[in-house]
Amino acid sequence: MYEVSLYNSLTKKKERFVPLTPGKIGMYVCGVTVYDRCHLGHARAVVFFDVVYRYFSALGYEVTFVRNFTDVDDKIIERAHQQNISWNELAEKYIHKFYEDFDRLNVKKPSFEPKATEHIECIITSIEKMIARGFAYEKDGDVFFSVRSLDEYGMLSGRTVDDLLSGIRIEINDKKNDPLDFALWKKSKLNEPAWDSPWGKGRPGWHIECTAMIHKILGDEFDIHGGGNDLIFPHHENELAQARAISGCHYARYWMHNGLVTLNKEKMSKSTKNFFALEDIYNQFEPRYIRYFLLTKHYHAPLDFTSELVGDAVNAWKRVENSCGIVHNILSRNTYSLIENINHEMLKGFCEALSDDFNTPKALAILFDTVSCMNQAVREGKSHKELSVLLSALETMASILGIELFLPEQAQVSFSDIEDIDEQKIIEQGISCLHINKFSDEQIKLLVRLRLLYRMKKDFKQADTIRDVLQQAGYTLRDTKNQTIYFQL
RNA sequence: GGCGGCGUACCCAAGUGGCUAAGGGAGUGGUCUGCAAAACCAUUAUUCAUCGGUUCGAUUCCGAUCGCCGCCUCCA
Repeated sequence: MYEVSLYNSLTKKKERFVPLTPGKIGMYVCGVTVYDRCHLGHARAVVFFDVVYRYFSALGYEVTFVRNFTDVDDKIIERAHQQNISWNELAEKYIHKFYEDFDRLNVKKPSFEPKATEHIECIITSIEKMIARGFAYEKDGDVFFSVRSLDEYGMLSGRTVDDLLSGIRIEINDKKNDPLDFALWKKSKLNEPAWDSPWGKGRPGWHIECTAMIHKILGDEFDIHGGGNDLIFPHHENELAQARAISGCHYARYWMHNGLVTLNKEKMSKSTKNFFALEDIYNQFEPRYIRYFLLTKHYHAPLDFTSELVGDAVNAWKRVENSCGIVHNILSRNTYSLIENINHEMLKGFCEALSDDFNTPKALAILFDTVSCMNQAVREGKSHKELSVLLSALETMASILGIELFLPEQAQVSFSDIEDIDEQKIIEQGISCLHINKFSDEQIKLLVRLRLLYRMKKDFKQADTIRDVLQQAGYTLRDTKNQTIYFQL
């Protein structure tokens, strides 16, 4: 098994990854607050941790992967009010949208997808423990966490309480003992979602849901906690503080934070309206190209989005698809099947790259080397066995990264296929369907044959006309010496 | 102001205390082809923001400077 190293945001160092229980991994990634459509920034986090999940699974780990939905908070309430629907209707709507968007990005379903509202009981128990241990206090139906009560507060984000205080922009809330204290439980106002609690009707604060759900599903100490680096403070800092306050546990052993997606070098963010919704991007680019694009830069660094850059990504991934398509076409005659557990040098290099703190750009470079290698093998007319091995290695890499390979059904017609047929009949039939708007498979085949006939007779003008017609209809034609391969894109 | 990150070719992007500084896109020239497409070959950084220091040797380590970005309010 490969030894994996990870950059740990807690220690600010790259460390060898050793799971708490050999062979098993507990991983929690902060999901989204469901009050709007998801944008490319969300996609980066979701896709990246999907790769982490896939890779660890491919290495043979039994991964318990948890990704939550925050389905109750101020913004949901506010938005629902504007749209004149109930807050839970709004949340459901965007949860549904989330699945729609991320299914298209080929994101696997985690082991658990808890919702805040389904864990009110353990949230309340957690808050009670914090109060009992002197880390939290109740004021008029609200409960706050007292940051000064925890010595190590700030250890994740690398700040002290005094640092934070000097740059404070939090609005003054006179219920709080200290301006930095944060809400664990919010007293609900009229017409707001509310649950019974020892402190009256209310709802959970933002940070506590994660702490409580992690405690319930993964236990006090677990392996990996992930999310966007904008969550380091205050969200993850506060989660960690709560966990320590509840049980004094270590909580997450490794914290992984992905860099943000930028638009014109500025953070993509819903609140600043500086974003592209996924479903809008999908109108311009196929989702698999977006997924490829998201993995072209190391997860730790910011990733700038422009149409030009995604356009480059499209061309790059098409190169892979082209090559795989050609090899599939060669091998399908011998019914190609993926070689499982393949042990290829290239795949080894690929895994080493991913094992080194998920260096996806390096892994992709190796994937492209494999493509070159495979193209070379095709050119040199290498054996089907050799091609199968390369193709299997390539498909394994693509599947670990979760980037789909779109391989159109290819068909071919050779000179020998049309040698003994009735020329006149083909010409008549072919010309008669030349002006149809939508072709049937039979008609396409007929036209390809007709064109080949013209090619054979060196009537290239006619041949080119037919190619133009077919191209218009969405078919790509590739000629070789004595045949034509065609497929629909 | 505090904390953190980044600056590598035309663009994107890995990487390393010394061997030809990966890979992709774009461009150019060539091979193949009737053409096209795809593919292949060659080519595009004597140099890694700038200036110092450590070192036999630094793009890589240290320091300073400049520039860009993130967090310190909700955020993936």
